[in-house]
Amino acid sequence: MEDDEACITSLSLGLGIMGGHAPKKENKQKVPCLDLSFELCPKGEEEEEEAIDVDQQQHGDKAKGLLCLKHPNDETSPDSNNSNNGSRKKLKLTKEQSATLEDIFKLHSSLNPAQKQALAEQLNLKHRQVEVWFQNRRARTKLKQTEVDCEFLKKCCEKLTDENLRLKKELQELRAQKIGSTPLYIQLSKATTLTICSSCEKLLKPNEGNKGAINKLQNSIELGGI
DNA sequence: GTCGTTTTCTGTGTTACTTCA
DNA sequence: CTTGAAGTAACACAGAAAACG
Repeated sequence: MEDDEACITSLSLGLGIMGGHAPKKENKQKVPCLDLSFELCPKGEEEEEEAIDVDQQQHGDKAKGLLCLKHPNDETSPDSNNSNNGSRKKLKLTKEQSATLEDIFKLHSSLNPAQKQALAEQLNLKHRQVEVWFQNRRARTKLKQTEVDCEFLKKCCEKLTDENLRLKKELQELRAQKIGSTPLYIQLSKATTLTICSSCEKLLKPNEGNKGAINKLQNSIELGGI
């Protein structure tokens, strides 16, 4: 299947026509429908040479032995990278390749096979490499979002704990006061931040709806409650 | 239309490699 | 020079969904 798609050449790229992640049905289409709506870097020999040069510059002497000297887009088996002694060879993407992938990811976090193939050709990468890159990128995004969510919930939790502590203290203070000297409802009317829990009664904003609550309390006191 | 099988794609977890402090 | 942490490419596997007979 990949081979079929690899034959699709001279495709113009355009993003956005299909409006996001194409339905899976279209993945199976043999029609070369590409919706990458922006020009990727111009394709040609110059680019190939440049990519290799940048790669070599980036890696320096250290990476000499690790660089895949074969063209990355060379159609070999997916396992060709770790064919030597079972060790996995890792190709560092060039800045240009990474930037292009990032740009596209910002627009669409998933690509259909034709898009992947076209992008792979543009970047001189294998279809599989583009696929893996998007997989990993999605995973990283999700991980970061989880961290952000976790941090947010942590702060919420701290806030609620503080609020709970404050309310407990307030309750303790109120209980400590002599109920006999002043009617409780008057004391309560002075408790500016008193709110009524939604499970007990309607939620009342501080200073705003205490009347109702106070009336209710007063009634219950008069009826022999508290 | 339903069912079982196959194919394809994606998410998740892990490993191996690179870079940098 | 060595080492550990962080980042990430590559991989394996499981599950979901679509395709097919």
